[in-house]
Amino acid sequence: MLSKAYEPQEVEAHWRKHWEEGKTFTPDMSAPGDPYSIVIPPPNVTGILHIGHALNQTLQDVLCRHARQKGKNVLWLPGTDHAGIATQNVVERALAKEGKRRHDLGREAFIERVWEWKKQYGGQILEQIKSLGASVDWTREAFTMDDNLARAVRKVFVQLYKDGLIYKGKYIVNWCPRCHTALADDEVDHIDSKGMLWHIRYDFADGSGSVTIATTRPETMLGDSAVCVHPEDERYAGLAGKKLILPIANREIPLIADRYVDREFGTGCLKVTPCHDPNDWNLGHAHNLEFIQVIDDNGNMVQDETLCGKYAGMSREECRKAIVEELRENGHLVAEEPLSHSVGCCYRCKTVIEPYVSDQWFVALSKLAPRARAAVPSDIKIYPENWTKTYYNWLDNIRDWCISRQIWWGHRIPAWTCPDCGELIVSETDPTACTKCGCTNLEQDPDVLDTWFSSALWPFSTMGWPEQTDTLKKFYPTSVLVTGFDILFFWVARMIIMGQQFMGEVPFKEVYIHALVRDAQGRKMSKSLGNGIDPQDMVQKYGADSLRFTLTAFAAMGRDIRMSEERIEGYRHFMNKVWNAARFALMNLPEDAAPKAVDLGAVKGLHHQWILNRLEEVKAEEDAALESYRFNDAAQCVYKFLWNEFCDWYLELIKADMREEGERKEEAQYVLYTVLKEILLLLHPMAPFVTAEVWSSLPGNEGTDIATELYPAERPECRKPLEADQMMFLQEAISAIRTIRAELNIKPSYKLTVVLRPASDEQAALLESGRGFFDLARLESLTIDANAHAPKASASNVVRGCEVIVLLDGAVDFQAELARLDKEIGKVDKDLVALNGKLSNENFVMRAPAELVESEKARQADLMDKKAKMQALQIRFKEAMGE
RNA sequence: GGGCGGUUAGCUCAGUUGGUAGAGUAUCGGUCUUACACACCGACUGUCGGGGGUUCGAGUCCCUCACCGCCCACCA
Repeated sequence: MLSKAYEPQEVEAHWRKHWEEGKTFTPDMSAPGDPYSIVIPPPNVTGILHIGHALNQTLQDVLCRHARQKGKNVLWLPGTDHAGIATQNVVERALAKEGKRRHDLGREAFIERVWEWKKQYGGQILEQIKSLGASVDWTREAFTMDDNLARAVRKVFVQLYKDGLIYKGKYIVNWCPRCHTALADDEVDHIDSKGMLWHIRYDFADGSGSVTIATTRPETMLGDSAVCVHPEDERYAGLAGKKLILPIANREIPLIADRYVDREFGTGCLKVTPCHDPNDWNLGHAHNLEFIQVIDDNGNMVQDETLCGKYAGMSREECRKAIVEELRENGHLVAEEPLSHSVGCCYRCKTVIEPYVSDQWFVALSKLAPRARAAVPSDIKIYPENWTKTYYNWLDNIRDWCISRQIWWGHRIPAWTCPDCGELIVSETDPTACTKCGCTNLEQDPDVLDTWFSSALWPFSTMGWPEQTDTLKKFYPTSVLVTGFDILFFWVARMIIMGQQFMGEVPFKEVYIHALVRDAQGRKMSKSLGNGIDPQDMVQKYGADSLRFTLTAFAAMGRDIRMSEERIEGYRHFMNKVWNAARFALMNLPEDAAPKAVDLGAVKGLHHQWILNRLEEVKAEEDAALESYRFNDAAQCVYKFLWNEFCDWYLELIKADMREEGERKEEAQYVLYTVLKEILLLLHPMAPFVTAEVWSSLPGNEGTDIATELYPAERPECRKPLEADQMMFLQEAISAIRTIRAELNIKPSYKLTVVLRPASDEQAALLESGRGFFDLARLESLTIDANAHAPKASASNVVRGCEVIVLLDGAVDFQAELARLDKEIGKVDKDLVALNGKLSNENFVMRAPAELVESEKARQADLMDKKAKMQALQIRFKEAMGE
């Protein structure tokens, strides 16, 4: 017997072990089903599971488990990402505690140290994924630094280089002076901040006056090589070509004109520092200016007094203050005004980015983008569709991708230079000698690749590429990619590009972009805010199924999810409901074997016909919802069916059957058994643990695993909408009695005497056949008779034309009943007014579909009938009061 | 500067071809009815952000305004 309340801990541990050790989710390569595959978006090895991962993985698991139920051959491939900068930072921090820096260890020892760290802590996030019940194939677990993935990286790099799609060059890049590396454009966060705009006067060399420039970065003026104005700016007409004296540095620089300058901003006069601003870099090339570097890779002014004078060696922040001070003193500072602008920051450490000129490697995304753009939507469908536009927008404005990073942890760039002749060798295998001069002292490029470079290969590198493995043949391209929109650019677009380039085929057929999880106030969850809901805590407290079901139920498309603990708690109630419904079933089913089968298309009980009909509808509904990624609809429809129909009505209705013996009981047992089993199957993708446990405890299921069962097949013979509607009428009548009882404050334990006056002979027959169901309203006696006299002291309502009359004895509050009737008639009136208006509108009657007009007329007739009957009842009630 | 999303019951949100506004939660009243108090029975709650338009009919389609949020972008 199951315990009274559902206790997830032991159940989850048991099934996790069962699934892992039994390799339940390792696909059988020779199985006949159509392949269905997903590669997991690899979390960082440094990461701990946050609620966003939990959502991401839950949705994938729902899809995978559902696909298995539909007979597909499913591979869900797990793994982690080496996360270059992030991981290096973590290990460097650990080293710092020992008072060491990475340079103290040297490159090899440091990398060794990172691997040790990975061995010790890198599995943590995988353990957390396991706790959610993710049905991944653990035998195929991958890591972006695995040998075969490294091989894939090299092959791709070399091939792109040969095709001219990777190139090396000196460029101005986003440099993080703290991480000491270049960053890609999209690794820069633009953070709004309040700064200053300083207006500085530059005098003409010939003493003929001056211009005033405006800048937010006065410290860079030491590297100025021009001042630029718009050629059509009348304020500066005819001045281009004159020389200016750069204050402080006292150098001569030219005044140039370029249409790039915005006349509206500041003074319309721009200082040009080609080495320290990406726009100025372009201007510098266009106008053949001097390139003067005054800031070094640490973000300090260069140690060169001829360039920086007394500012040499100062930090850029100190230098800014000091220069402003000097300008103020010598009268060149014309004005200073506060300015809100956005400042580029390192996405990892938030240090302000320094534009920095250096040798870097680039992928020519501008050449690769058009093909990737064309793949959507013909080869790849994006859900929700709105993201398609964002995807296009990014690809249409793409710039080349800086892929070199000046750190140690990552895939080292397979390029060597010859110290003798300067030859650059790019090769899949380590070269032993220079291909040009034979020199054997080749030096490998010290840089490593951007983490996203290896991630971009993930869908095929994890399947064994460049080998033509069976896995690759069977499971590439994958069926769907499930991810958050935050990495649409970092990752999704680049995977598409690499897939097309190296597999000749897109890496996935569909992309499902899910919401971001936010806290109850709508803020992004983050460590610094301390508002994160830790999925591990939630699993501990409420069980994995509760968390999973909550995430699924709230995963409506295109919306952020606001998560709060109360919601998870709410869905724990649901898991308990499932559990207890099962306990009830077990009490009422044979212990040792499945109940005797009956022909479900021929069951007699109206309640059985109703629930079986509803089951068919729900089966179709959930399937359709999941096929179109409407996770919330799938979860909701099962939730409502189980709780509001199966538990609230059906289980109550069959209690009477279970007290009997023989055919009636057997029929109820078999329908109960069938419906419960199929509900468990419907629920299983979202709540794998509780359903697995209940499933295996059902008679006849010993030793079976719900995870390998098929989706319940359709049962067309059980589609009985007419009978279902009849049953619903009975439920409405019962509810009407319950409402009267509640509103007149009659105790539930008090047994009522009820008279039903049916509107037709058919209704009378139906009520008579369903007489037993009225136990649910707790009755003393039930009279079904169209001609029965309504006792004067009675409360009443009308359901589908049938008068429902509850006898009252003297203890009842007559005023309360009168008020209740008034209210009820009021409601009918309100509906009737709207309806009459509609039907008296000729346009409506003429133009609306005939069906609709008919049904509205029927409703009108029904309401009028109800109103008339209720008024009659009210009049008689008033008479009774008078007596 | 471009692009996207949101504004529906006190709160958090559903609402798939336009056709009687829903759920959970909260609140109120009642119940130990032998699966479940993590429960049961019932009640209450809405000019669907404002304005305009299309339509017989709009939460749903179009326009416009307001406020909130996100993404992208080299305005110093």
